[in-house]
Amino acid sequence: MPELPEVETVRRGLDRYTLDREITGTEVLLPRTIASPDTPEEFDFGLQHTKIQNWHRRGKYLYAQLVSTGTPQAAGWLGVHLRMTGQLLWVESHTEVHKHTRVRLFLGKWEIRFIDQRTFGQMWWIPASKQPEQVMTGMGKLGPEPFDPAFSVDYLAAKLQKSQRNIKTVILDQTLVAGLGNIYADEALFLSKIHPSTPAGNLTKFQIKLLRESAIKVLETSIEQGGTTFSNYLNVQGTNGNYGGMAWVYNRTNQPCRICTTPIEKIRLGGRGTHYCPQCQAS
DNA sequence: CCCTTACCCTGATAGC
DNA sequence: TGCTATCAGGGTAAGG
Repeated sequence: MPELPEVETVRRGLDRYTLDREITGTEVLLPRTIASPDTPEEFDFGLQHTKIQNWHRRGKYLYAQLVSTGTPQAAGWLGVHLRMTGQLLWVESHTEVHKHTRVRLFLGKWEIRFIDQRTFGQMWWIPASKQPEQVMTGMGKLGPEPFDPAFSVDYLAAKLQKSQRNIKTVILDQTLVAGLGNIYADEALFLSKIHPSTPAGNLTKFQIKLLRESAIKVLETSIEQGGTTFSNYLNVQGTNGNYGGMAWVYNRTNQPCRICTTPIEKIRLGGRGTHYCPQCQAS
């Protein structure tokens, strides 16, 4: 499940390989992957004879600024969300086409290939007359980036104070802070020694400060590792990251806690599997 | 407004 | 061996 570190790793790869090359054509193998415009034909028409200037990430969304080839004219935006199982690979076009391939963007003899087993992933083409968040509406509702000064202790405390929901569910809410998913939510709570069932409003200022710092730290660590090893996450070169082997609790049910050797427990919160150490995260 | 639940989907795995 | 049930969860929409 690509979260902020995985999406950031993909963004860096795309920035390295895909810029300033003409998009010569597209092939949409699964039309419902294209969230906008309405048809693959319009998507193709929008992208043809453009080139990517740069890639941006906001939360778990990726979007690229496009310009027309030949002229410096703005040509809109390309947006991508990987959701659960999406992969963006930079491959030569003769590479065998995997059966879960949903969209191909041809850039000369290379291509950006969107592969997505469970088909929740989406792509958008947005005309230059609009801002990306007008069309990728979820992006407009995101809370601050975790690394942004706006994600301050005071901001977080004010938000948490108002809620009696369990803290695990709350920090997964992308309108609170953008980019945490199930893996790093569990990891951040472990590093903070906070039980995932704790009502958000019950946390002390000290715990909130620690939670904020832990979230930032675990995301930074994972970015350094090139993202996780879990799920079918791959970077643009088709390899996965190293974070999974370092995980404190995620996907470690019944395995010994790396701090106290107590078996890691798994419960269900907000419909999501939640891993924690009952000893280290007692309160 | 706040919160919970269902849904989209495919493949891996568990249990009989 | 093969069948069925369950689980994985990001984001969004519907419902209480």
